[in-house]
This record gives sequence, structure tokens and C-alpha cells, in this order.
Amino acid sequence: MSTPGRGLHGHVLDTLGPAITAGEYPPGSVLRTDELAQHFEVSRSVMREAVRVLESMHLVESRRRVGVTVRPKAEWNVYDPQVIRWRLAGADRPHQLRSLTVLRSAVEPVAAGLTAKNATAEQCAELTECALGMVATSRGHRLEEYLVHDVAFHRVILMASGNEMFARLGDVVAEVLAGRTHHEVMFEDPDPAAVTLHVQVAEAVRAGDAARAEQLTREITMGALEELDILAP
Amino acid sequence: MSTPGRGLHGHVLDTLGPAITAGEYPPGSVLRTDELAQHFEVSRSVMREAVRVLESMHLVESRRRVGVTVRPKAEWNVYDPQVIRWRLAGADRPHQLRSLTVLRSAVEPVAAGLTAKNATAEQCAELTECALGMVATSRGHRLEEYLVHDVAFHRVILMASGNEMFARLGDVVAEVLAGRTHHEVMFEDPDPAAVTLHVQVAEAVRAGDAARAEQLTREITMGALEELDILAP
DNA sequence: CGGAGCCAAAAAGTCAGACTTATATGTCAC
DNA sequence: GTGACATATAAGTCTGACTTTTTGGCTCCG
Repeated sequence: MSTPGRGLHGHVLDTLGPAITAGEYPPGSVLRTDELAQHFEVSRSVMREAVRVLESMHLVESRRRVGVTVRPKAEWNVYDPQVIRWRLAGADRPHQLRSLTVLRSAVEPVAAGLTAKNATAEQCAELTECALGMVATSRGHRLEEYLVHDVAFHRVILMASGNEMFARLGDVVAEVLAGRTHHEVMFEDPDPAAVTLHVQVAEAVRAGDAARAEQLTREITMGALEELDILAP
Repeated sequence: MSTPGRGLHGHVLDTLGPAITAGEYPPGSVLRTDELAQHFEVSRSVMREAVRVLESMHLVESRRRVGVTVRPKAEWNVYDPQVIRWRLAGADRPHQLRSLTVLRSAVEPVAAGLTAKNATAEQCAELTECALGMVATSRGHRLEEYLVHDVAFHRVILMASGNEMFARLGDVVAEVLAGRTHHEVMFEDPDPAAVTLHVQVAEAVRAGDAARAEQLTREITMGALEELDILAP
């Protein structure tokens, strides 16, 4: 999807990373570089590079005379896109999806408020275009097309906010939305109320009404929480 | 501070990472592994490991026959604690501090609301203790002691929310608060109103009043935004 | 019996050198 | 100009030897 097969060490990571994030090695487990290298049939240099990457993600810790120990989940760099992807691909998927949706509910409304204040004319137009695209594809089981517009919409909101931390969550939100469409129960057409809210957000942003954009986006993310049975107040 | 000198490749990262995040190498710059290895007086294996880590942070991209090219800032993994630390230590500090404070303003209120619903008795007690500690040290130029309690307070809020994504922002918030006390203009005692708000948040959490905890925390983070002259609506 | 200190093994860390592979770029014929 | 081909370049890989740190056990002495 993103960066497939960037060398041998990448292949090792594609196997080891998911295994660790899936909890196959409980925290404190000890791996030996040499054994891993043999198991994956790569040289020690390649294996060492892979371990370094896992170490930079705080998934493992490498110490002399002891080996490569798996760190507890609480220490992982859970914002690393690679880690998120691995977890979304594994057994942890439902839990990860919930965590990310809660994060969205915190971030997106504030981002929308900033976007209402900072968006350029082009970004406003793009936003409106996305919203209209959502309307157009919201009926008749055109879920894939709808998803494209939905993802684009939220991406613009996050990018146009002018905050780099928000902007970098675009990929994460895309994964969450895609996950909802593909793996969760969503055979029906999207909720018409949600579609309307997106159109209204686009309007509010165009009008520069930050408070309204924030409130409307809050309603959108609240809907996402309810879909996952995360009780709202 | 966190993991100093974990080998030769760590030393290389401590120099190269800050240099890149500081923008010393403009996007598109090309580095050669061999030259870097010579410059840092390490073997190519060590240099390669360092490059792999930078690559996993999306700071650089390594391609055959081209070299190691620096990626544009927009592609960096800005949530990587190591990257955040490097940027906070360099010229990008003010900008980074603002970005993170805006992120705080989005995340912490929602986290506080969740904490009000999920916190255990112990966590409530800990929170109250932190708030009282802040009150006790809020006068008489005891800024360092105040900071300790302030950091602990926000850490508990984020941890007790029950959301792993929020929990992992504890370190980030700690850096921001420490930065404010140490490097920004803050010779005076903390704002009494802010101190009061913290006490009230602790009360709201204890009472299980999510809406109130959220609103009060929003006021706290609003104050932080105003301190940095980030205009509020 | 218990603690201080020492020893040896284990595993990561480091290095050097040779070789392989992909690929950007230049060259030449058409 | 365009396409095929050759070439140089820099990353990628492998191997083997060596170093360094650290742990766990062992001895020795109190």
C-alpha cells in the first residue's frame, strides 16, 4: 500500500512488526538477533537494521548480554503510522479502531474550527466539492465512491487547519474510515444525517463560522463513536 | 534525558536528527552513506543503522544509485517523541511549541471528560494530591516544584482517560509544560485562576461530572493558548 | 550462613572488505 | 528526436573476525 518491499529488512519488518504488535511475543519476551537472522534467512546486518527500526518504534529494547526484549504495549509509539497499520491489520483491530475514533472525536472538531478561520478559497471550494460528492454517492450502494469523497473531506479539514500535528492525522483518519467501510458492518447506505452534516460543515467553513464548524464536526464524530457503541454522555 | 548513548549509531542520530529537523538540509538534499560514515568516523554498518532509523521516522528516503534524500517536513512523523524532542531542542522550538499547545487544546478536554467517567478511586486521589501540590507551590517563586505537580496532574488526566492514544501524549505535554517554565518568559508565579481551575477539575473528576471536567479543562488549555498569543475565538 | 568481589560466558556491538543489484544518465545508432 | 544499450554509481547484502558490556554464578572470606 504505502512502501512495500523496500529491501530485505523491510520484508523482515513486515513479518516481525505485525507479530509483535499482535501480542504474539508477550512483554518481556527475549529474542536473539542471530536466531532471528537464521529464521528469516537473512544476514545479521539486515537483521540488525530491522531491530533498530523496531527499537525506534519502542516496540523492543536491545541490551547487551540479554538480547532483544519486547516492551509492554504502554511504551509503544502508537502514533507511528507503521505501527497503526500493523495493529489495524491484526487481532488488535477493533480496539485500535476505537482508540483512533476517540482521538478523532477530540481532534477533528478543533481542526474544523481552525479551518474555518484559516482555509483559503481553494480549500473551501475543495471542501464543498467533497461534500457534494458525498451527497451524490450517498444512495445506491456506491460505498466505495462515497468513501473516497469522505476521506478527501476529512483530509482537507485536517490539512487546512494550518496545524502540522492535525495535518499528519489525515492518513490515520483515512485508515479508520476505510476500515469502517471495508471490515465493519456497513452494508447499508451512509446515514443521511451524517451526509447533511458534512455539507453544513463545508458551508460553515466557507462562512468563516469557526464555532459552528466545530460544533457540527463534533456531531459527526459523535456519530462515529455511536456506530462503534462507544457510549456518549 | 531519556535514552542517551545507546551505542554509536545513537550518537550519530543525536547529531544528524537535530540537524535534519532543524532544516539544515533542505528537502531534497542528498546525503551519501559513505561520506556520512567518514564524517562521523563510524563504520558503514553503523551508519546504515542510523539511516534506517531516520527512514522509519520518514525524515529521509534511501534509494539506490541516488543516495539518502531528505524528505519535506510535511512527511515527517511529527508524533515520534524523538522527533519532537529534536525539534524542541532546535530553532523550530517556538513553532513546535505552538503546534503542540493547539494539540493539547483539542485532546486534553476530551481526555478529562473520559477520566471523569473512568478514573479509579486511586487516580482521583492522585489527581487531588497533584492539584493540592500545585496550590501549595503556586506562590513564592517555587516554579520548579510547581512544574512537577503540574506535569503529574496532566499525566494522570491523560493516563486515566483509558485511551492509549491520549495516554501516550503524557510525555509530550510534559515537554511543553517544562518548555514553558524553562525557556519562555515565566518569571512570575503561575496564574491563580489557572491553579483554581486545576483544583476544580480534580473535583469534577471525583464527582464523575464529565461535562464539567471537560469544560474546565478547555478553559485551562485556552489559557495556555493565550499565553502563546494564539488568538482564541 | 551471607555478602563482597571476581571470573567467564553470552549476546549485542563494531569493523573491514568483497561482492551484488538496481537505476539514473549518457551514448550511439537510426 | 527517439529508442536501445552500455556504464558508472551508490545503496544493498553477506561474511567472518574482533570488541565490549553485562549477567549470573562461583569462590573466598568474614
